Amino acid sequence: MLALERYARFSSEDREAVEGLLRSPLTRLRAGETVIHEGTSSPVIRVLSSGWAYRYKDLPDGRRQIVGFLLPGDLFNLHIRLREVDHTIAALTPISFHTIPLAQFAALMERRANLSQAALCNELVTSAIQREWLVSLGQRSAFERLGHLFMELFTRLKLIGMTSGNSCGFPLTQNDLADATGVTPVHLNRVMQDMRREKLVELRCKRLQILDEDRLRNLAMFDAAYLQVRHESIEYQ
Amino acid sequence: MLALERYARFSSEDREAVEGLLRSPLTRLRAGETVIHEGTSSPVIRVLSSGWAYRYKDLPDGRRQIVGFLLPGDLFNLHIRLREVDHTIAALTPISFHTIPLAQFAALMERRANLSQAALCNELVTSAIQREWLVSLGQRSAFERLGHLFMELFTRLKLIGMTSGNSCGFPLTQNDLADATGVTPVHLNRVMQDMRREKLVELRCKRLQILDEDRLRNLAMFDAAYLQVRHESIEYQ
DNA sequence: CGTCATATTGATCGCGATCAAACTTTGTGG
DNA sequence: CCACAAAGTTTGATCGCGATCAATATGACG
Repeated sequence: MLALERYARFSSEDREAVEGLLRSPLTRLRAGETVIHEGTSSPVIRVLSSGWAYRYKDLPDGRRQIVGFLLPGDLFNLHIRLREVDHTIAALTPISFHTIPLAQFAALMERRANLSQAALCNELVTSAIQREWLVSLGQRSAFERLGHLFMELFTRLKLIGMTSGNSCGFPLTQNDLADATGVTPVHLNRVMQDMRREKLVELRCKRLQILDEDRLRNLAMFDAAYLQVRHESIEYQ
Repeated sequence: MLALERYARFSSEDREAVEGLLRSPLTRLRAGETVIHEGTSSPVIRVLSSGWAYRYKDLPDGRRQIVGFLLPGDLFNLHIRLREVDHTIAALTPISFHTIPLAQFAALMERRANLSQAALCNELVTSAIQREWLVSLGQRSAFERLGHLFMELFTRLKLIGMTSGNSCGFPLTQNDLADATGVTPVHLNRVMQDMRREKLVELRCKRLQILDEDRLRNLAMFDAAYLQVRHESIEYQ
């Protein structure tokens, strides 16, 4: 299922067109491999089919900032007409993704305005997620940042049916979490232990368990509205 | 001039269509007034015609994080189909903006795919700016963050012809700069003094002067590529 | 069973927060 | 044009979150 379908009511023709896109060839990468590198460009757009990926930017001195995570169904590389991408995208787990030639995508957008608007919405939600990260990095404590990130990812996973009960697969290492929240791995480890001690979350064997969702939501000041979740679709499903 | 024109080569029909949009009524607001508030929505898109505006998010405890600045020509509120906006937009100076009914805009996008892609590009650049802010807030020191912000704004102003030599009008207070860079006003003031002492920039009477652009660019690790500037257009103009 | 990534612990340091108070500029109404 | 208020800037003293440095577990995996 494509994330696009969340942002527009699709006609059967729309859906057919989208399914046409997903018949495009599937590329597989191993964990750690790079999909597209900062400073390059290629005339394609991509849809993550399985696995987790992440976007990051490198600094001259070797540090890096992770600027977002991609989950199955997410559309990315909508870099139509931009000279080059400003960040790198790499696989966190083994992944597979569809690659759709830009020309084909553009032609489709032209015929089906509905899809075009859905693509724009996809970008708008990505943008909204980044703004929430800005609030985290600018104003929240390390504890709150981490809690917020857990809530974001858990909520997004729930939306695509990749949770079971209060837990979900979770491939991020403490190092990854540190690079995403802008703290050092050492400090992240300590914050992680606080959360465990507080019985808020449990993270082991690549599996995340949210032990007290309500309290975590409050502590992290998390409100799912920016993810454009309908309340029904998140509460029960 | 609309920012859109930077992202696509417009045919004369395209340009005509855009100019049609700009004949829509102009709204004026005084400094400090709010354009649209977080949590609300309205079926229009807007184009800033004059003045500076900014996007911010409030926290429950009264703090705020500024997540971006809007300059003349910038398109915003592309919240087609999104339930509600996730942040507030307010005027920093007296501003005027065009308000285009969503239906009219959508119809135009449908007829002129070129414009539709340019609108998407506009969103992509906004998004790229936010990612650069994420790097600042996550990895850079207060000094580097401020330097980077100065470079971003100066470069964007240069693009729209709002600089003269090495200086530009600059309405942000130290308080605004603090809320954008995620430091306290007190600390921002001290960083500001360092920059002055280092003869990098001078900021007084709402006017910013970049005294040593090369050194500032290096210290702040600024590379204008993410703004999609053509090198010619920024070097000489 | 050795190697390499990941997680953990302890000790110390420093950037930027916080608190509190003056000072300076800008704006407004009498 | 001055008096006063309000906004913005500056200074000083102290505190603490998270960085840094350094070592030690604990796995995962060929």
